[in-house]
Amino acid sequence: MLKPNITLKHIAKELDVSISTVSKALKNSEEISRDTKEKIQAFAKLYNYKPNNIAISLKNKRTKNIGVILPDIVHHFFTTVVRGIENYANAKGYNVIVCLSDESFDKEVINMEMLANGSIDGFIMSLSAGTEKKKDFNHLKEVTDQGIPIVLFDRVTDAIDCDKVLIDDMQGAYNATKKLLDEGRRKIALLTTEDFFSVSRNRNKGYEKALKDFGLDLDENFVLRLPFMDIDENKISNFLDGIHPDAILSVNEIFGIYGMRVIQRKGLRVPEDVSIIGFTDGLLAKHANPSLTSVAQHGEKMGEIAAKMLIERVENENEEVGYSTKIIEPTLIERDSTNN
Amino acid sequence: MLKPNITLKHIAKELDVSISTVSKALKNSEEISRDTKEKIQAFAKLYNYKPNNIAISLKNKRTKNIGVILPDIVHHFFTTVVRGIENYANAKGYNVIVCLSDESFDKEVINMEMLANGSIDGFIMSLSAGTEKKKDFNHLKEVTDQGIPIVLFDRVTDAIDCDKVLIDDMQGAYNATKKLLDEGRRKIALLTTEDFFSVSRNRNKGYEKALKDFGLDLDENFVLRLPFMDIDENKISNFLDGIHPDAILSVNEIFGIYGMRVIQRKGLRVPEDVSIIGFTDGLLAKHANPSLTSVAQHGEKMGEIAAKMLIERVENENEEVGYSTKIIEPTLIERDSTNN
DNA sequence: AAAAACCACGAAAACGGTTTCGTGTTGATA
DNA sequence: TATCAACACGAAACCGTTTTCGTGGTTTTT
Repeated sequence: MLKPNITLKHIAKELDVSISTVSKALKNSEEISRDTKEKIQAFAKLYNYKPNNIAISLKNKRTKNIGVILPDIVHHFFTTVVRGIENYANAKGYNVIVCLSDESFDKEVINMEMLANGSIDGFIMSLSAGTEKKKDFNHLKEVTDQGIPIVLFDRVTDAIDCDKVLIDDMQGAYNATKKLLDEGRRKIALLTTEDFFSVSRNRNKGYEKALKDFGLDLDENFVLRLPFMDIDENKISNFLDGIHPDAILSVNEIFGIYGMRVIQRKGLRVPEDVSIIGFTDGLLAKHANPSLTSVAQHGEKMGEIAAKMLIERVENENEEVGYSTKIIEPTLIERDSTNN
Repeated sequence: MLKPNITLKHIAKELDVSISTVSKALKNSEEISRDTKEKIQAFAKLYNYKPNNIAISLKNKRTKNIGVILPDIVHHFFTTVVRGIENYANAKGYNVIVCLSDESFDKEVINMEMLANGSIDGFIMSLSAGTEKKKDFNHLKEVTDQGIPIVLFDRVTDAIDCDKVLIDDMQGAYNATKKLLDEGRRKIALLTTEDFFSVSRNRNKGYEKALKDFGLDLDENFVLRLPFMDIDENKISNFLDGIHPDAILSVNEIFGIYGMRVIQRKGLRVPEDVSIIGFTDGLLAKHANPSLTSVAQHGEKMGEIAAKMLIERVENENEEVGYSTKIIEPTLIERDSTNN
């Protein structure tokens, strides 16, 4: 029952013509006569001929595969990005090879090396925490030097000259902070990550700028920097006890959820006593109790744009167009953790 | 600055030896003299030679790629499975090509066809809702007929003869129901999906069996079948109003969260008035308020096992070993939505 | 009737490797 | 000195396509 894939050679031999003729006939070339074409096409259909992708890739040095390197796939934001990439890429006939760096510099390097030897036409990636911490981008440099295009999204770096797509993190944080200020909140705590994340830095800036524009100064006591893994609720609790905020801005979803929970444990009400806004409009925010007002990052759109940028560059590698950075405007999704 | 990838041919020409010699030298063949090998290896390292994966794939008809077809990537369970697959596959030098069927039969077929022409060595997949509904598995049959191995996980079918890995859904539901019965609950509602999902059918069976073993009969009024998308809270509310349950078992995570929310809106307490258990130990369950007791499906482990089964089959395609089905035991993660 | 044009197709190179087999050179053996 | 391994390497086929260029045969032109 096992039918090994049929090739041009088989068809050629069976129909007593040359391989070239078969190849041309199947592409409906004008060079081949009506009769021959019909005969070959019928035979191919009958035996369910499908050209071998690998051979084609080798021939035209295009794989129609995109490599996607993500820090983590369990984070909702990244899965939405993958979905966006998939959508666009599949529609264009591209496959998506997903590799996880697990926030590790070394894994990121290994994954890229695995793929950079012909397996893919280009990369879409978001930097791992390890890479952002180490500030070593030689692996990206090597890849671009080989002529393989990269599109960076969300966690990007200025050190690499390539297409980028990101949200205006500063603006998002600014809008969120402003919303809290407009509610009348003045003691706004900021839950953020360690400083090496570019996105967090920008969100911190937006927070600060909103305060400044409102005539308030940044008080470092109102800022808590947490490691991005293994969150310690006690740390948050102690921090909040020290400042008694009337609002919390979190640079991600999970810190926001934790913040809300801690607040509620203290017997305070959300949003009556404390308003809370998080980043990343994921499932947790949507299904929290109360649901969490969030800055949506439009991951799916981001993925689509990244895929579009990459594919266009891949398919027009002859024309030398400059690299561009697309900035997506974040949206504040107002829910029940802030006042109407 | 653009350095096009160096090939065997380049090295051969530069060092004035034949391509074969270079190839052998780089594989440390005994056939080549010490001197020549050292010279060639040094040159290769200097110019950072990396063999072209596509050429190698064409030659040995092995791509070292695995195709993974998922109904959805935004569901936590599937992302954990992907992670498990990635882990194992990468360690074995394989890449993972992820395609999303979006629960659609047609997309599943298209994705498989895209990959089945040489791009991958085998598939790991979970059936889309559309496929389960339609009960049409010809695309799987065609692929296996071509000699491409498939490993099915979670949403499987008896119609295809291949390796499978799944959790004991019936047992999981049985244990969960028993836990509720042991708590003294007698009016246990079941939130389930439409009937075409194999996993739901099995979970329903486990629920029923636990009741039977406890001397209770299945009351269809206590069973609510919801579409897997676009959940209508009112429907749940009306359903619960009609039966006033003292416990709820949900065959997934999201129905459980919704059930809990509706219960709380009615002013009832969880778990004092109503105990709730869901399936899939995801973020929502962990971070719900109260946290949701859940049947863990061990997605990551499932992914690893699936990858292991597939890779072993791919790498030993000569030996004819029979297909096997691995069944993973589910674990009940007790949290705050049930009594102590 | 000879030259030109055209048609329909095949040969072969190319993509970048791997691998089998053959061969010229060297040193040891009889 | 003739014979024979052993050694070190090269030629060529092969994986399955695409594509350029050539060619034999028929038809059209002058």
